[in-house]
Amino acid sequence: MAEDSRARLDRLYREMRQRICLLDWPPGARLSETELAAEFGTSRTPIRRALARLEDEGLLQSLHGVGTLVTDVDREEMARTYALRMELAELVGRLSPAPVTPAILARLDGFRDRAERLTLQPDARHFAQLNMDFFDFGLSLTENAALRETSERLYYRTARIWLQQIAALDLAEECDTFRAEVDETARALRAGDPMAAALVRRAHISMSARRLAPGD
Amino acid sequence: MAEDSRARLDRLYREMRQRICLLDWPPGARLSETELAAEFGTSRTPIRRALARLEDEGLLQSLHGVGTLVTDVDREEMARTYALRMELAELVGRLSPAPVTPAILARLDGFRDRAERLTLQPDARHFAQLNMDFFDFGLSLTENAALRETSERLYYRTARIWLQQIAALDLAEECDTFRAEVDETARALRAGDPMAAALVRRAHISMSARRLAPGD
DNA sequence: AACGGCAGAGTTGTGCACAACCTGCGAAGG
DNA sequence: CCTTCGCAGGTTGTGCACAACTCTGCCGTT
Repeated sequence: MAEDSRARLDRLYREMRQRICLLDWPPGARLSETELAAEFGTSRTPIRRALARLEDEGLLQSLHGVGTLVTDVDREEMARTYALRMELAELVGRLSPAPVTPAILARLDGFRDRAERLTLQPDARHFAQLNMDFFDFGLSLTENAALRETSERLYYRTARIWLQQIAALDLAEECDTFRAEVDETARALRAGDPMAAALVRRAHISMSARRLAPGD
Repeated sequence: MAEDSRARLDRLYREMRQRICLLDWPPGARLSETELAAEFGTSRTPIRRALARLEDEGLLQSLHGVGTLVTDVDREEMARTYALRMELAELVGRLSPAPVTPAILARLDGFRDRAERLTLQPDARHFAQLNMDFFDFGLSLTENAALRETSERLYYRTARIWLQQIAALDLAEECDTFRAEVDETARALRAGDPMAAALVRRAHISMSARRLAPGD
């Protein structure tokens, strides 16, 4: 059975979003629809469909006659987006929190393992990837679809600035902080307290914003 | 000077969104890209670009070989979206509230006039239009762009259910309630208290949700 | 030397033809 | 009468050619 066109769109979209957020395509990079079409083995049409979504979400900007550019995120936009993300993180605990199942606790164990390994061998890119995966996990803690979509959109909107500024941060300390967040989240959820887990998340988003934009 | 392609996309997008939310295209309606292209005087390509955005926002669904269908909103999704919208309305007052300028108060006077006229001659469609305009006005009360975009997205996602259920509501009472909201908002903003205006908004979204989904 | 303009290459936007697909109808066969 | 098959019509998805546009580098002029 051939791949559904909707599934292919989703695959292209996620792949490109990943490349943007992992800085394979850094802010300012110029993409070529023709080259992308060649790389993904299709014509420009499906590529343009995926690029359109990324443009609507603010990760790309297409300029006629120039090219498709990866956008940058300025400090002010970042600060405001983080302020909103903090509130949304808390809402994950307050609106339709999902029941804590054994499957969720098992996934948490997986994250604890990965976080542990990361502290032993810090690596910025692996951290960024782990952070994304942990974010996706966090979305499963609410049954409110609108809240999930909104949080996801905002997260990926600013996800890349961490990697952009990693040189100015202490990677080992970042890894430690992340492991602490996973541990605290596990503690809260094992206690059957999703609201506490949400507050842990909010606290870490807040601290992350301060580390990324000192002085604001 | 000819129209920019970005401006045309925006025009098409808003026009179609309007038609969906005013039930010119009711849920389940089947659109034809060819017909739309003929009506708007272009080829299918720009039409498809606008339809793609509407599909990504959940207002449309394209099915290969079938057509492009206007989606419906079920009770559960509505309830959760409203719950989130209530919280976001409050955040408009808490995160980066915009300074209350004379221009804002002047716009409010305009809304009071329109609301007054509406109570004298109730009309569902005019009300829906006025409600949208007042919503857009409310967005100008925060300087947080992420919050604005998110609120807008969620609003238009469920805006049409009011018109869908108007037969089961008391139109005159709805108009009265709306006029009261405008008056209360004006009172709060004239007092220089954006947070109070935000709480008024939250209260009215809450009451609206109850009227639309009694028993939840 | 500085400036203007022109041509060329490269990019995104648009239009069109066709492929892939779904639905409904009608006729043939049970 | 009921079922099933096939076909015709219409729809969205894809590919391709060209239009519209931008940038760069070069050349001629001042």
